[in-house]
Amino acid sequence: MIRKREATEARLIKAMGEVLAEKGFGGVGVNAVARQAGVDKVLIYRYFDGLDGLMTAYAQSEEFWPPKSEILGEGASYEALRALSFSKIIGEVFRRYAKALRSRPLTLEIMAWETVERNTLTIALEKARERSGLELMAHLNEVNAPNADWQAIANIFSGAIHYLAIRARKIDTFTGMDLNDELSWGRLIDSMETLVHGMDDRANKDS
Amino acid sequence: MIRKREATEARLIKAMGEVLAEKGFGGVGVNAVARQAGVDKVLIYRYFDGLDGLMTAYAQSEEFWPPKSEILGEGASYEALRALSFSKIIGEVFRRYAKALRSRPLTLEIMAWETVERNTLTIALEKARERSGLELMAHLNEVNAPNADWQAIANIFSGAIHYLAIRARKIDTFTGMDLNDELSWGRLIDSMETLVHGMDDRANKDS
DNA sequence: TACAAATGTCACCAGCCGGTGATATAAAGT
DNA sequence: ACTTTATATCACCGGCTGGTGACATTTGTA
Repeated sequence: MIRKREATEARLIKAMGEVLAEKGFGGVGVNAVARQAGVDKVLIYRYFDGLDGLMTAYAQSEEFWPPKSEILGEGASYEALRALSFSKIIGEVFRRYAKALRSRPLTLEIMAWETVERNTLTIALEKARERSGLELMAHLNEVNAPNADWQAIANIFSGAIHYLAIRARKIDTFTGMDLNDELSWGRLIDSMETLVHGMDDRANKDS
Repeated sequence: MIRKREATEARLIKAMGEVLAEKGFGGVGVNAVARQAGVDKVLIYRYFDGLDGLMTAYAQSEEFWPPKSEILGEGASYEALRALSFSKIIGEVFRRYAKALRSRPLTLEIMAWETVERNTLTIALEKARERSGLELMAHLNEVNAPNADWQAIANIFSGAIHYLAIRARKIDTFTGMDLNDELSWGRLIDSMETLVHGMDDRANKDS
């Protein structure tokens, strides 16, 4: 038996993620996590001052939210994006955003629980999301945006992506569309691009 | 003590709604509901064959989903809607849709749980929603719709409304917008209308 | 009136849950 | 080598959960 606090803490944090992935948020508790870690639950209190502390530690140990570079690219890739027309930029950004979320099942799990429960973990994700979202908005304002309520539009698009991505975990179909079919997501993002493209025309006409 | 099965069943069904409203979905259980009804929990098993049966009965006793008339109007009101331009119709329909949902806290509660748990109640709501959604889509196809993937667009808009309405119950702000401010919802719906309006122009240009 | 069926109460079960105190054991300092 | 301290285990608590069998009381019927 290795008696090393660091190692035990790591096992607990790791177990936290495993329980979360296997049982979902509802299955997370002192008993379950300790059992998964093969460690006594009392250590959760001693080392992390309870489940909330463990959640905080877990939240900091993982990259739940996609980094800016995953959405906007970096360096030459970022320049290439900026060179596109506005509607193409929007399409590309939300395409990557949807892909980034859908490839993070744990993030989706937490996002789903964000709507029914506020706790350390959901709040940690929420903060990161809000920061990242505002940052992204700032970049969108930099590019040549037609005159429109872009905050509202971005919230419509990202709200839709959040909802449909979260929902797809449990239910395949939404008003006739198969949310677990890659084709559907292509149609969704294409439609976002088309919607914004129409506004491009309006902006040109106004000028 | 009144010994009337019908009355007791009614008390249990009523209690189900009360617990749901007060404690949320997580607080629903045989013990809690029976306690709320002031009745022994064994009657839930005897009369409803368990919690699922009680949920089914409850689902049938309530109108969780807005009736078609609340979204489209009826009679003269419906004709007035159809007389509008396409983008105005879209705006009006989704404006009413958002209002209908936001005025049904219990429906929002169940919708939130739909994303984390599948059970009798969430499935009942889900079925009603899918049916109603397809029906609405059929009406949208009847009016003069520009050439576009309207199924995808409608799903984007309703998905966004679902997410933001659900989310607003627990968290005020989403990427800088206050979701419990009526003004924000005005901006959101207006933006939907504007987005579609742009497509109108495109359709006109194409013709 | 006598009896059976329906209705409702109560007591109890095993199994979880979060949380705590006492105790054993290994590691580190003297 | 001896003591102190950190680390980990264990046993237990009260309270809740879903679920069941035995019992009491009322109602309807023969």
